[in-house]
Amino acid sequence: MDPLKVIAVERRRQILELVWRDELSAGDIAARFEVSWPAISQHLGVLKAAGFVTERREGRSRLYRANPEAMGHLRAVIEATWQSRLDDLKAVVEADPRNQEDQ
Amino acid sequence: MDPLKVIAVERRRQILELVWRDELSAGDIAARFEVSWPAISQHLGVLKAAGFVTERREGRSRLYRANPEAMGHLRAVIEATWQSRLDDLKAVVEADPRNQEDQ
DNA sequence: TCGTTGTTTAAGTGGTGACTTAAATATAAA
DNA sequence: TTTATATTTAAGTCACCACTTAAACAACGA
Repeated sequence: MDPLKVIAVERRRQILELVWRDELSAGDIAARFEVSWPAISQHLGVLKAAGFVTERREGRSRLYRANPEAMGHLRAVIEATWQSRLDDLKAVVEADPRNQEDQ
Repeated sequence: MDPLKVIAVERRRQILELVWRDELSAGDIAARFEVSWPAISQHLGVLKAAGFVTERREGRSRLYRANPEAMGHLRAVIEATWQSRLDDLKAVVEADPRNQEDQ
C-alpha cells in the first residue's frame, strides 16, 4: 500500500505513536482502543507490510515496534518530492507582485 | 479534510506538481489528465479547501497555484509529530541488542 | 441578449477499506 | 492431550470518496 495512504489513517498513526518508544504486544495495543482486536491486528498487518513496524514473536505474544528506517525513508520521500521545490517556489512567489492583490 | 488524506490521493499530488511552479487554469490542468474536467475541478476544490492551492479569477478562467505556506505547514506538522521522536527512537533502537536477532 | 467558452455543481455509481463477529491458528500451561 | 491465552484469518457490512454524465452558472464577444 502507498506509504502516504498508510499514514493517512488516524488509527494507524495512533498505533504508531504507541509503539514509537515501547515495544508492545498486539493485545496491549488493542486494549488502548475501543475497536475490536481484529481491527487493530489488520492495521498492524498494514503497518508491517509497509515497513512502518517490525514484529517479533515471544511466547504467545507478538511484539510490535516502530521501524525508524521506514519512518526516516518516508520523511526522505516527502522532502525529496516537496521540500526542495518548496524552497524554489517560495522565492518565486514572494518575488511575484501579484502576491499582494490575490489572497 | 485531513491534510494527510488530501495528499494521500495520487491525482491530487499530480495536480500539485503541475501548479508547483506555474499558475495554471483549471482547463489547462484538466487537459493533462485523462479524467473528466469535473473530477479535476473537485480535486482542486479539495486542495483549495485544505489550503494547498490558491485560486485567482481572471476573465473566464480560474488560475490555480500551489500555496507554499500550506506546504511548509504540512511539512512542519509531519516533522513535529514524527521527526523529533525519530531521532530519539533511532538511538534507542540502535542501542538495543535485540536489534541484531530480529529482522 | 444570445451564443460560446470555461468551470463548477448536482446526482448517481462503483470500488476500496475500516470496521464487525465468528472461526481458525499457535503457543504455553495443566 | 486438553484447555486457556494471544492473535490472526475469514467473511461480510457500511461509509466514504474518486469518478462519471448532465445540468447550471459565469464572463466575455458578437
